[in-house]
Amino acid sequence: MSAELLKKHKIRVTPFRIKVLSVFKKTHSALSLSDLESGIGEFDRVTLYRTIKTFLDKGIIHEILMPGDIKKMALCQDGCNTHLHDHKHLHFHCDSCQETFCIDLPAYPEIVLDGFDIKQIEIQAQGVCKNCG
Amino acid sequence: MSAELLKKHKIRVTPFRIKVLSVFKKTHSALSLSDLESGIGEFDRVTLYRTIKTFLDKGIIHEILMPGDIKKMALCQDGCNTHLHDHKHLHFHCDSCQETFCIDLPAYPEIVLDGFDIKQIEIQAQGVCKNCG
DNA sequence: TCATATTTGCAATTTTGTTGCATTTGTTTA
DNA sequence: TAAACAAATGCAACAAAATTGCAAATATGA
Ligand SMILES: [Mn+2]
Ligand SMILES: [Mn+2]
Ligand SMILES: [Zn+2]
Ligand SMILES: [Zn+2]
Repeated sequence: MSAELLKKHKIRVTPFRIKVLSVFKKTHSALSLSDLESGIGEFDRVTLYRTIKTFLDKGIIHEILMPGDIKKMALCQDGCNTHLHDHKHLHFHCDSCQETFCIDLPAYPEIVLDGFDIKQIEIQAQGVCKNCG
Repeated sequence: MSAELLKKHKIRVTPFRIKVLSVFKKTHSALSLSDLESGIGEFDRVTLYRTIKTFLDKGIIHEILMPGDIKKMALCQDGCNTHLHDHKHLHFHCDSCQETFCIDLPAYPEIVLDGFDIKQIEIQAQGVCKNCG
């Protein structure tokens, strides 16, 4: 339940935040800013920007940036918070339907680079998704 | 030489384009828009936007999008063009110096996802770079 | 129910990106 | 090497996106 999620992250439960979360929960794919805007209905843009910022800070949502200037957002799984914001999953963007999905991998690739201390790896894939293929 | 690069991609050799390329060639890391702006000196913003668009279209530069809304650009290696814009290298962002590097990997990871037709994979890594570590 | 910090909504402003158009410039051809 | 012409530039106007300050509203704990 959305109110619980907000409480868990120690921020206040407000109608606007609940509304934004409901838009996220309604879909299986990641949302662009304009997806969100049209999902919300009437809204004040400043409040939306601030809500997104808060959700990102608190580890409630994460950003997905893909080649082609595609920028989306998706709910984090349990466990993310202000300090820990790590996702061991892949982001797939479908060139056909333009949807972006978070996909868990059976095995997350390990990469070692001499001299570099790799703290986190993100994988972005493009192609044709299950639904479109 | 920069003029050759432009000719290879069938676009005209102009002072502005040469200047922009020289900024890219001066550094080993990827550049943000404002890096470019300060590197160029005086410039017209419209021309810069159009130059960037042309360079992206032609496969002269590529965009790098990293978690945290980080957006940079870097020169492509030989072989990219309007139709083929694929890079088998990793993008590493250093949390300490904030620089972003294109790094060739000895072996590029293969990923298979049931039902998905993966055409391209991008890997972004974060941590501490060789210089800072 | 009250006190208070948080959140919201609005106006004003700034920053970023786009469009149209006249002028200039690079390249090709004769 | 001059002329022809398409491509590129620079400027002004515009449009869209994002930020800031502040007063009013509201969620929460006491
Ligand atoms: Mn994700
Ligand atoms: Mn690169
Ligand atoms: Zn699809
Ligand atoms: Zn570094």
